[in-house]
Amino acid sequence: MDKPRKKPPALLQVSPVPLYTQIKEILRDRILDGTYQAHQQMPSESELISTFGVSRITVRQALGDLQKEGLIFKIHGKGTYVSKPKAFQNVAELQGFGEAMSSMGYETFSRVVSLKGLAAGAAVGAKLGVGPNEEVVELRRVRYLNRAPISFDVTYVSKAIGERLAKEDLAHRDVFLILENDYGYALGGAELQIESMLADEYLARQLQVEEGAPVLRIERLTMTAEGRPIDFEYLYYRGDAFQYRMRIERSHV
Amino acid sequence: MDKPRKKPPALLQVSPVPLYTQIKEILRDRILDGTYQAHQQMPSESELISTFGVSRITVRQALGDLQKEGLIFKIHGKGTYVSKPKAFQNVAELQGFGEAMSSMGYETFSRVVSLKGLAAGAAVGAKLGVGPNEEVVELRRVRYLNRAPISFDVTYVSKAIGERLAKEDLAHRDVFLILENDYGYALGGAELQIESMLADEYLARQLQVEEGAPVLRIERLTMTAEGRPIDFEYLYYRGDAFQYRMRIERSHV
DNA sequence: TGTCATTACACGTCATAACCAGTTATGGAG
DNA sequence: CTCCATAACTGGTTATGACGTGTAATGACA
Repeated sequence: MDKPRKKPPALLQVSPVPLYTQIKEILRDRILDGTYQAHQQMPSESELISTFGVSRITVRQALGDLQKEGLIFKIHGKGTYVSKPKAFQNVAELQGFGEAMSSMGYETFSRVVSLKGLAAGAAVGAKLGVGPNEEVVELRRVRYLNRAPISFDVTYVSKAIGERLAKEDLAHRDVFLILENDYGYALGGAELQIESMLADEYLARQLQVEEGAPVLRIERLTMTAEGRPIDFEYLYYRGDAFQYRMRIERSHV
Repeated sequence: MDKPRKKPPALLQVSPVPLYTQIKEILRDRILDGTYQAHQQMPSESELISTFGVSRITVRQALGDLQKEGLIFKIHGKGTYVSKPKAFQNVAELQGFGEAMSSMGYETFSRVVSLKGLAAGAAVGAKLGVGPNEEVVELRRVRYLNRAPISFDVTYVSKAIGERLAKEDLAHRDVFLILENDYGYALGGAELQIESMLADEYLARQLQVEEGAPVLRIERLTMTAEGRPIDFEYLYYRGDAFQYRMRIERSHV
């Protein structure tokens, strides 16, 4: 033993998973499987302290996280409650199209219309934080849901990323997931603009709708966890076949 | 002194405002006025402990809140950093139309088209959690931005709330703010569905656009903090004059 | 010079211990 | 029986103290 270990691993915690996370998972399971139901319930903090044998700060961290996820809510002098359904529970989060659809059980794939390098231009350059003459990569895709075209996406990324993306299976994999899992970028958040417009001739052909059909146009600038813009997209959804759903919270600050 | 006070009010805290909130505000100000800048900076936790003379848990609560607001982010072994711009910093929150617009410096008012009681019907009843034959109150308004019509709203609330709303100044006040400030409801969150459609004859007349013009159609079910539905709306925005903007976060659970 | 252990410092996790502030039930005073 | 003070809950806030892990600069050793 030339290297004496200072601290033997503690109590019940062998894995590097924080205690509050473990407790959070247990409680989440109990909520989802109905142990703690509907609109009331949930043991008090002191009860949880006893049953899990942890300190209050740990219990509160677990409960706080669950509250942030929207699974529970607290009322001061009364207690902690399970919040109702779960249908749209966490949909105000940034997801790729495929992610969102597959989690709803839909079958999707994309057809790459084009992928080429070009000058960013003023609008795209400003979003991605590069000069208008700097080269970026533009990716045009049609997204299919159950074999019917549902959206036309134009994606802009930096030249470096774009050249890597060119080698990927873009027909079946989300760009988001490639960026995260394969390239190791931590995605942070996104800024969206949503508006309604009419399909022009080009868009109508891509989406197989009539010219003048209603289209949901979304501009989305996705950023890394550090706040650097990494992906800028124009998304055109068929108005007759797609609804953008989300759940947002009222801030009480 | 028939009632001996156990504990004299502590240190610098006279108001009922939590310490961590005070510290959060101070730090927020320093971020916004540029004391802590751009992409680096931010004193470490121990520095903040000394300068403010509080415990670490208090500092961490303040920093954690700021992180949730998106103003800062932390990197484990390195430190806490100010996240870049702020343009849309907190726009993924539930706001009334007037709230959102006035915070951007626009002048708005609403014209009440009608306000009447009627049977909920299947769709609205399901949303509000009442029977289809139960009476609810329907409020139709046209929202004006700088004296131009920009949206047509149809709002459904319970009979009780609707009858109170009938007495309010709906032309200049948001229903949200009335519910919160005057009636004491704590609003929790909302579920939205956004889609694109074409203006029919009625809608075109209300919004003063051509029939067949693009319209952003939003269904919004607002709930109290306890999760009870309280307000269900159909919002029709002029596609040529309105963009729905928001910022969403990627969940890393 | 390059590798590696040391070290200092950052944020992350957890325990113990109070007291504060709403909520509700209880029991005595009127 | 009503009213109200109190007690016994609940979650909210804060302090102190400790140890964990990740990051980065430093200096010794090879």
